[in-house]
Amino acid sequence: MKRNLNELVSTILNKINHINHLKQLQSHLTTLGHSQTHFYAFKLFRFCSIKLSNLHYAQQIFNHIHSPNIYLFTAIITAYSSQQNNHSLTFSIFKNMLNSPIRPNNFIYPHVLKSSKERFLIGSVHAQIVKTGFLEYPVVQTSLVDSYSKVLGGLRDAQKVFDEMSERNVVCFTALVSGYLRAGDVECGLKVFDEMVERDVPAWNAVISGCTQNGFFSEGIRLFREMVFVAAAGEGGFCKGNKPNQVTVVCVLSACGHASMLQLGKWIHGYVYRHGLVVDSFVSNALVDMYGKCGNLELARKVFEMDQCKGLTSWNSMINCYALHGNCEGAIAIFEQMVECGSGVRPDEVTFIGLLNACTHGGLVKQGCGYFDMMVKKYGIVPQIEHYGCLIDLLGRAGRFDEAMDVVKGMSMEPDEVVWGSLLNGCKVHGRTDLAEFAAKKLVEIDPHNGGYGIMLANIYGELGKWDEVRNVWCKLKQQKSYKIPGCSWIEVDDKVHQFYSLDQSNPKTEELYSVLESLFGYRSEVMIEM
DNA sequence: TTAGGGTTAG
Repeated sequence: MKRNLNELVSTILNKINHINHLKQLQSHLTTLGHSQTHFYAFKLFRFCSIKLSNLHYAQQIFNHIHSPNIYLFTAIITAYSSQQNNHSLTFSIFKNMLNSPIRPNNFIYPHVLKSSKERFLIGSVHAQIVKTGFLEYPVVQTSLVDSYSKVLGGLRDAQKVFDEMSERNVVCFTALVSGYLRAGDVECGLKVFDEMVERDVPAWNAVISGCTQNGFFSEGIRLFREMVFVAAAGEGGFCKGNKPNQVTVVCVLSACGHASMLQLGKWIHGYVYRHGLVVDSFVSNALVDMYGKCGNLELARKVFEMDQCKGLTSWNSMINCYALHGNCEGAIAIFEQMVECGSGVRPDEVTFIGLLNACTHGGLVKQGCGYFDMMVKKYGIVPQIEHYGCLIDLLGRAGRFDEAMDVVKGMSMEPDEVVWGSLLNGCKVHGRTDLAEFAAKKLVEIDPHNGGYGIMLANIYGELGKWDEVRNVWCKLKQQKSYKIPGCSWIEVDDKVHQFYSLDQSNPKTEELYSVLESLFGYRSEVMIEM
């Protein structure tokens, strides 16, 4: 009879899709005397929170049970920990559980840890894990490694837990690699990755994504090539093993975009189709971004048009493509299409950075200022320092320095290097040496060790004839041993990226390269020599 | 029932 009822409840839950049906089922179960039966409460809770995404009513189901068991506590903690803004609630439920007769088990800890966003909180859960004897469970250990590595100052604790593990699998290795890369420690991340005996797709993705996010694009691409090589050479050929998936493709396309590697980007686009990968919104947006950054606006637009479910990032990526190409009309047209298409997508702070950049490149001062106002007044977006940077760039390039300075004075945060740099740039264009001196001084104040700023200030003093100041700046630069970071440019030829640094002469073909440049420019140029 | 990997700006 009981078995029949269990089956019946499962069958009904498989068929219903509305909260009222769930309430009816709940009433029937109460009539049958099961209002406090943990098993059914658990079933109803899971259905309500997962299938109906109604955590509010799921909470009521939980509250209705006088003495919830470990399954119900795990279910409610799982539900809250998977949400963005309910971490403190997860924790308070866990505390309530500890105050009840119910003891934690190994299944509940990973969820509690997922909600622990402070180092001291993880430490207290860690102590609880030791106290209750669950530290030997690999999944619990991995959760500790992952959680510690995600909080400020937690990497050493993550490494310590990892070092004390008796058996380490690919998942805990990946958690640690991701931790180092997230913290920007690429060297340690790659070192741990090198130590991995087994590497699966998420492990490769973690290291490729980490390199890309830290600006190590060539390393990310090198690792992608290695992944493809290993997958192709593995048992069963390219059809089996750790083939790059959509996540890999998204990570490596981002690297291709930043490194302007169009040919590789195209090869990956082909790979997506050859291997039947679904072009979801992530893949589509990554392709749009890659084509845009590599200079092929036409293909970027083609991929964008093919996306049937354009989300905020899709629109933003396309706006940024146009902005990058200085095509302000295109950027504005996409923005207008975005707000008028009725899809309910609202612009965010990234949208306006793209739009303001586009207006700056097109010299559309009035429209740019209008978009800044629209962002604040219509969409309630608080301007970030990047928006101020764009606005000052826009005004500075147009020579509207009084307005630019009013914006600087009205900023709710301290102006940064981008803000003063934009103003300085405008001053140079319009010959406002007096204001340029002011901006350059600010830049030197912010970063006294940046030789580039010092040299700019010295040059401005030179233009003003302030030779004592010129001497002072150069003396300080020499004392500090501050040098300007050399300008760098790169080009992709035959699938290889060649980097060129200003004035460097270390390349064995230096003389030959300079001769070519000389024949091109008609004079001895000191442009770029490859490193 | 529990653990690791994804795009856009600056």
